[in-house]
Amino acid sequence: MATINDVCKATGYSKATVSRVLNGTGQVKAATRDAVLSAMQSLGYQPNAMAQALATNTSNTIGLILPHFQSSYFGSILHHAEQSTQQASKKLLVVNSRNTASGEREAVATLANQRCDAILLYSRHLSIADLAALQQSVLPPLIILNRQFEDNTLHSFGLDQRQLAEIAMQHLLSLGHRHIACITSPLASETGQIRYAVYQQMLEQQQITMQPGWVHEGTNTLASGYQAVEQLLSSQQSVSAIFACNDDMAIGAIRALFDHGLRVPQDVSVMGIDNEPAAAYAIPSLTTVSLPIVQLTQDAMTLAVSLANKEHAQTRHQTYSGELVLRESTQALTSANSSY
Amino acid sequence: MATINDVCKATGYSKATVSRVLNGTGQVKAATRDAVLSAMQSLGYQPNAMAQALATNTSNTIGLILPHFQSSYFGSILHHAEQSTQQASKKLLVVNSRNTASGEREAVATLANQRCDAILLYSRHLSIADLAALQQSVLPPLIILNRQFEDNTLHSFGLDQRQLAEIAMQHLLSLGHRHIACITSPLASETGQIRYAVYQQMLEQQQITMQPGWVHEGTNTLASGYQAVEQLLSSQQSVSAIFACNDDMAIGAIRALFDHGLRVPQDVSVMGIDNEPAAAYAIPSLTTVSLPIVQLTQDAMTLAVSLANKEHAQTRHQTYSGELVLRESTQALTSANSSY
DNA sequence: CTGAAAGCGCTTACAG
DNA sequence: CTGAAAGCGCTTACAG
Repeated sequence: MATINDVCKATGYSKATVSRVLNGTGQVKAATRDAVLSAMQSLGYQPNAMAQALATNTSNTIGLILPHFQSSYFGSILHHAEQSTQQASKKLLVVNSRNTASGEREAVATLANQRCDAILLYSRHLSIADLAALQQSVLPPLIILNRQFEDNTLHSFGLDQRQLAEIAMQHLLSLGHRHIACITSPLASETGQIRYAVYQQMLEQQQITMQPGWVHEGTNTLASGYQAVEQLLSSQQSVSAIFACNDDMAIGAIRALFDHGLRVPQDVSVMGIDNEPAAAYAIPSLTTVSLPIVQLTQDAMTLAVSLANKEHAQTRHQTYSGELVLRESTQALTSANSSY
Repeated sequence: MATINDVCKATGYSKATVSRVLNGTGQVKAATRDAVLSAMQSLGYQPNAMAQALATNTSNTIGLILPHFQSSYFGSILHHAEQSTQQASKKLLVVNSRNTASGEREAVATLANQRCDAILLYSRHLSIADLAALQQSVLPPLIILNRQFEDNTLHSFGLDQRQLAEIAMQHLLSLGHRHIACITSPLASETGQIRYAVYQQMLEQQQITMQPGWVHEGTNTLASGYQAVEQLLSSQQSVSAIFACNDDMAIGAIRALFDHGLRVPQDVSVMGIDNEPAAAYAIPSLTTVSLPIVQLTQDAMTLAVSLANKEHAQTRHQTYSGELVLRESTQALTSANSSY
């Protein structure tokens, strides 16, 4: 590919002035700019981003670390992150943390070596102390997604996990349900722990004694929701409602109930969290909690871009809350299903 | 961050030998390697990937261009592409083409400027001639996804779109259906055109006269499948089966039928293409065509990695076919629904 | 086994 | 308004 030297030879100008027209910086006579531009054009010259990065110490690149890419949830984050990046004329570097602590660490190191100007880390496995230490060892500013904490070296954008779970449980309780099963998100994650803790606490508040067999740990997948219900049913426990900690598990659960001849919501109410697109089209459609994930992503990216542009920003910690989305999969407890 | 010069100062060795231990190249005395290594360790030294790229003219980076990131289909491609990249100790650069021709072009330019060692382009909008021209203007080898053609400057990995659509239509026809609606993928794309053409041709072969109102163009989304059925129903056309050109539209269609009091498959059979995870858990579960997208992605990435490693490879053109996945949403035509 | 030097393709003070 | 020169952080023949 053509380099800046080729443009110099073609025009007779020095690298300095070619660089100036390339970047629109400094003073350049109109005539020479035109000459340079047309030479670039005809040579098909494109500046080498690596060389620019090395010279300027900015790569115009933003890193994004996600546990994986296989859900509409992460698809949405990815989509909006990419949009924001493109609007800011930067590039998005995407790395997968394989949903492990070491993966999160390695991914940060990788992106730091690529000299990303800012790194968004969707973290599930590192402690706040780990994250703070990681930021010390690494130049680009870290923006932590999916966590809530206070720390003045790190930025964070997270969902109010307590509130999300409370909305869901509150809805089920307000419908009169007392025998409520829970299909949890992985309990190794903070998200999983908080949602489950809220489930327990709200049952306690209502003086409801949680029965063994009500709780099944899932993996946020359709299949794990399905399996959880099969276990629930085989445990002979009777519940009138199921709180699935995400939509995919809720949809898997509904299918399992269906396969066992149980109707949703007439026999069992089911609710999820996420409000993924499929929730509205499922049969029955899924009552759930919608997450402002688009807003969260955009806000985090706005910060990432200004950090990348070296606009000094104070550490920010932002928390978002969700909203109940009422649909068909839940209904008030009736004598018909109170036996469950 | 620490640079190679810091390591030199700490150890007293030159950049050349530090570089040698870093890359494990050339001869280095064990003692000096240990010294260098421990200095790197204590300094937290990490080589600057930009500088390495500039010096070696390889970025260890593979580019991936997708129309968007919001579907399990692209999520799966992304996931497996990232896996392969990580296994090869390279980095994945992801760019969105915004599902437009200019977006595809710009994305390639962007990734070429980043000096990606190979670029995977999921292309829907550029002609083969355009693609070949693009390859001429750009250094890194292009691997085209989602297209079938012969060209000795370009590699390609694509699905046999004819075969996919044929399997689907064949299934419906073999069940005795003759009044079959089609919800197409966007007809601006080659995929959309081929699937629709197969639909028409197979009806013709059976001497079935396609009725106006049977065909509705969708956008591959749940919502567009839903709308298509509403239009179909309002057109007063009677069909006993619907061929939706992807699973999301099929699921949207089923929901619309449900909302209008029509049962699937008793009143109308519905089938899709993709075999996305949700298809197995939908109620009714969805008959569809599974795509070997994992295999395709892995094969394409294997090629990308060897091209990135400068292992000269002949241009490859690979085509993959799908398989029928029988589930609940289709059944044989009966007297009960022959009136539709 | 090790080092000095040139080079990768840019940018950016500094002079003029 | 323009150019010469140094520098960004590496690698890689070439000597020794």
